[in-house]
Amino acid sequence: MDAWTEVLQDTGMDPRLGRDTSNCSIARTLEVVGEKWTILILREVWYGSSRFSDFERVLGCPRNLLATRLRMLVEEGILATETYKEPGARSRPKYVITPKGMDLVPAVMGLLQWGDRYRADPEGPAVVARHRECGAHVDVQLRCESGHPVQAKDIESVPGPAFRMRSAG
Amino acid sequence: MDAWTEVLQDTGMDPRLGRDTSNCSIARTLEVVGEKWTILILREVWYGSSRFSDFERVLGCPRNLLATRLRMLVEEGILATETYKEPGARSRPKYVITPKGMDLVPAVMGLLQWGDRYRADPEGPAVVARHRECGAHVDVQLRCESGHPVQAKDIESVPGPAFRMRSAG
DNA sequence: CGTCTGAGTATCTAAAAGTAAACTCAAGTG
DNA sequence: CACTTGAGTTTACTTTTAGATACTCAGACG
Repeated sequence: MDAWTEVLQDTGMDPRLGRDTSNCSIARTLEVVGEKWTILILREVWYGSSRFSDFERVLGCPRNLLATRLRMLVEEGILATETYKEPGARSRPKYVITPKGMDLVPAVMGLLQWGDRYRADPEGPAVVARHRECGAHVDVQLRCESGHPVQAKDIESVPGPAFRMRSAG
Repeated sequence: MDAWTEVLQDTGMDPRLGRDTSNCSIARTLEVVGEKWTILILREVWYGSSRFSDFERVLGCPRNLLATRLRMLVEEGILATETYKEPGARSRPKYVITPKGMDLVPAVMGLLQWGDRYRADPEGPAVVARHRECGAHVDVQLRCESGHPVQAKDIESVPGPAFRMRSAG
């Protein structure tokens, strides 16, 4: 009997299929970064872009969507606005990443890593991430609390504290 | 002078903004898993669902989209079909994850982890990942090749072997 | 005071997603 | 041999996103 079957063994219902899926951190994260362009905007921020025109130019994304996405990322606290001033021009806003935005790096590095492995350009990656201190390549890894590297196949998902079943209907 | 500025110092053009973005592993991964429902389907596979009706029921996703997404995931080699047979019923297809699909776990765990941190249900997560062997909680971490834990802010992105500028136009 | 520029809005069209229900198909059952 | 079931497909309609262009707005400059 697995961890799921233990949960509600009294009902005949499989808890995986009858569970309430409204409390899901994956779905909630996707509400914030799951729209088209959002993750690519963050990519450009990490690569060094900060101005509206930078994003527009390098992404080729429609201006109205860009404005909407940037506004949302600021509202969510993933980006913040500062001002910059080119000599002879007036002050204009620019976008910088916040610590909350930095915490999305592992997720996006995960996407990057998968693409590097399975859909790479024959010449290799166009951009690589490296550790500022030692210059070594950086990647994402699964680790358990005790610090051991873990392979995806050795992970099991189990009901957490907020697990609940869907109400009948 | 940073690693970007070194690349094409002869032109006055900022290589971040003039670069060719068509070779991007993040964008390519999003082509496969960036559509609505796709990542949520994978979530359900990890939680133990495998049948068409399982996904339909637990996700509440339209059948036509579900069929389209499943077909694409199989074409991409992220899921594979096997057959199952309930007693007294004929054989039917089910969907199982492949090693290539397993390699998406770090990316999705990254999303999960961010959601757990910033958009958590007050009661906590509904589902948690744990190491099958030791039972400890599993998370994703950034590490450099030398094995040291790395913080997102200590990473820099630098041009890789396939870096190139957009052709003028 | 007219012009230029970066940072947006506004508006309109096109594509994709959501919703709902009917239809197909093949094997197993009464 | 009609009936059921899981796994889809097809069709029809609505709503939501995406994309392309045109327009606005606030200084700085001449």
